[in-house]
Amino acid sequence: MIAVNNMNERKKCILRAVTDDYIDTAEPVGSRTIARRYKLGISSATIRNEMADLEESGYLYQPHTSAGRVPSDKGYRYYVDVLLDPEEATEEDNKLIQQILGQQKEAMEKLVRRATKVLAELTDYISVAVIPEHRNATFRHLQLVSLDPNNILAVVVVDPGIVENKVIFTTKPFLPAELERISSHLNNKLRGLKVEELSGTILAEIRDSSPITKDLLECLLEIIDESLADTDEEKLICDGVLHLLEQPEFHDIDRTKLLLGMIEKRNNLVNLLSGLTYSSGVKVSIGEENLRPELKELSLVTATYYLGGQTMGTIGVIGPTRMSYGRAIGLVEEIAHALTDVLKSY
Amino acid sequence: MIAVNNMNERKKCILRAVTDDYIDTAEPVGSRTIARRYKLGISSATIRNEMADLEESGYLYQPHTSAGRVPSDKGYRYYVDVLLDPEEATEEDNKLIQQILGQQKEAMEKLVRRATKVLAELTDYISVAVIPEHRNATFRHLQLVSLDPNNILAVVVVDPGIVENKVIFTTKPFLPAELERISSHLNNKLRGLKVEELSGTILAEIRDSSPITKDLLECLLEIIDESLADTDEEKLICDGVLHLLEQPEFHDIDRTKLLLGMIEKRNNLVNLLSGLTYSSGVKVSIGEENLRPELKELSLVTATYYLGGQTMGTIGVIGPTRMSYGRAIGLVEEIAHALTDVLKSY
DNA sequence: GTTAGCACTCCTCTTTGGTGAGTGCTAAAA
DNA sequence: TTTTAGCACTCACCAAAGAGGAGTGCTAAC
Repeated sequence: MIAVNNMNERKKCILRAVTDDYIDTAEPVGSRTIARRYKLGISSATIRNEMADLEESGYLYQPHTSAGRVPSDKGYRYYVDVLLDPEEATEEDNKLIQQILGQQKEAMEKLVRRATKVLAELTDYISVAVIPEHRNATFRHLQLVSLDPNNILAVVVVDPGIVENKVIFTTKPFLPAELERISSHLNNKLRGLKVEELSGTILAEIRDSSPITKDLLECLLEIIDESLADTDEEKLICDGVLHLLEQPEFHDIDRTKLLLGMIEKRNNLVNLLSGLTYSSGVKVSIGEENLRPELKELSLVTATYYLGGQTMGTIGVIGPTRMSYGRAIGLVEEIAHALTDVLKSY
Repeated sequence: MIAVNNMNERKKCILRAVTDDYIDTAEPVGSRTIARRYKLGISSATIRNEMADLEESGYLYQPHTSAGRVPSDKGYRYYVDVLLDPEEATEEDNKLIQQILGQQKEAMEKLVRRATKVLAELTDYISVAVIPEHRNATFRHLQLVSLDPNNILAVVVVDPGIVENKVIFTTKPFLPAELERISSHLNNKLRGLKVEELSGTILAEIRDSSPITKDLLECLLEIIDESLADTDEEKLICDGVLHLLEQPEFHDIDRTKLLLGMIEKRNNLVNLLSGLTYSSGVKVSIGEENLRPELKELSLVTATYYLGGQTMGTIGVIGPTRMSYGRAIGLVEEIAHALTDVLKSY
């Protein structure tokens, strides 16, 4: 009780043992269990005393008086920051990841979708990802396809293989050839611009100088802008919900509902993950550290993936606070790397 | 016990009352409840006798000896086929549907996505939809966009606003102008063809007669073919899962898991719904009538939507067998109509 | 044919007591 | 001073038992 940091080696061992065991069994861990299962060379009584200290310092708590101990969020935090020896993804996992991601090239979104699926399968938790904000992207190509005289399909391609499309209805019919001309005109003007630069001035300039019908132009510009800004909905990818329901903490229906609600609503989660996009390395946030109430009893392990030095998006897993952090961190790190790798060739 | 069809008016009334009440309360319905709540002018004893008959004929059953009655699948079937007075979607619902679907034009998929969302919200059940098989579609346009010298983004547009895209990696660099030429060449050859006609012969012909590098051509054809066949995954749209969890029958976690499993796996559900695509009108399948075991205790109400007389896809709801069939049928019908309507202008 | 009455069934909810895992405290041993 | 054995105590968990109640089937009267 003298030291400021009252963590000695033995306490660390015990905290590690309790956490490991609880992660494994989901049952409160008693002193006898520790003494028996982890050969620390001390008796259960000693462990009991140490555990009482650990509880007083807030690393452990008892669900009720005569139960074993469970790590608190603070305990998990200490475990992750100090006690955990980082567990790299196994050779086998890596091979699977490489294989699935390297399979074939395709637009960004599907790639991330596949990554999310693998991650969910390997971790047995929910895996989520956000795909890049379009605002960071560069305008690449606009294609106008005539569906019939009054309907035009506009396909907009921006930098790393993102494709958006929308049907435009015009009262004034256009011939395919005209559309061709308009497309190429706009393409020349816009190609290579950052989407966020597609602001008033440039658009106005085009509007004034161009031989395009006002109506249609307005419409097109609106689409280019709006369809790129698009709703958040599109940007969240999620897989493996079923896994989490296998966990004993989700035998409680209300908790399940809360979680599914969050996933179905999407925007909250998107905002949260987008907010994490600019931190580097693997980020772990545990239980109460999460601001959103739906996540108060869950943990998030996330990492960022890049394209050409620029952050693209976030990918990670959501699991119970009783998460297998070592493995989760290793895998999230690996998948973010793999994703970044694949994207390099884009 | 003389009549072949032993359903008299009174029995019908009672079956309707039991079903209505059970749909409402999710509790087995007793004879006294019927007597009290539905003024049929007969005593509970009489109702009891009738209910015993109805049970013997298989329309009702008792969960246990001293409980009230619950409709069997056969009971629901009779209820839907005979007793239900079709309940049209209310003016208010219609307005909402029109408003949401009419909002703005865009590619098919997003439109159906919105329809599914509305349907889920109005019914409070799970809403699902499949979007059209690409195989029925007509090839419309191919666009090759150069991302960098070695990567080409191929965007394929088929008939009713479906867009597929894929990145092609080539060892041999192409200039944008070359791609332009290739695109237009292929477009001329392929435009207007049914996707299912894009088979060996035509492709072979193109291959022989064209001035395009073999490598790239192979790759392109493969993409046109494969990306249109694509995985089933893309085709299922689903919304409102949360609603169903509010239903008392889903307080049982295992059932919830079964359901979510089916939705997450997708293909089974897709196959099922695709199989329904060619029946006309609103189709109701109840409990055991469904072949998939995950749906044995659920009901499906589906309808088809059309484009130009051709069936496009299926949309509907999944709910407990204790579903509010009247409302569900009305709404599914309405949304399929609305969808067909909006698509008319495509 | 209908209804009142009644015995009977069986689910549901609550209570009770036993069991066991785990604790904290104390005093003895190291 | 630290560690350990011993012991009384706590409390969740479970099974058994009992009360209550909703609903039934059957019988006999209307």
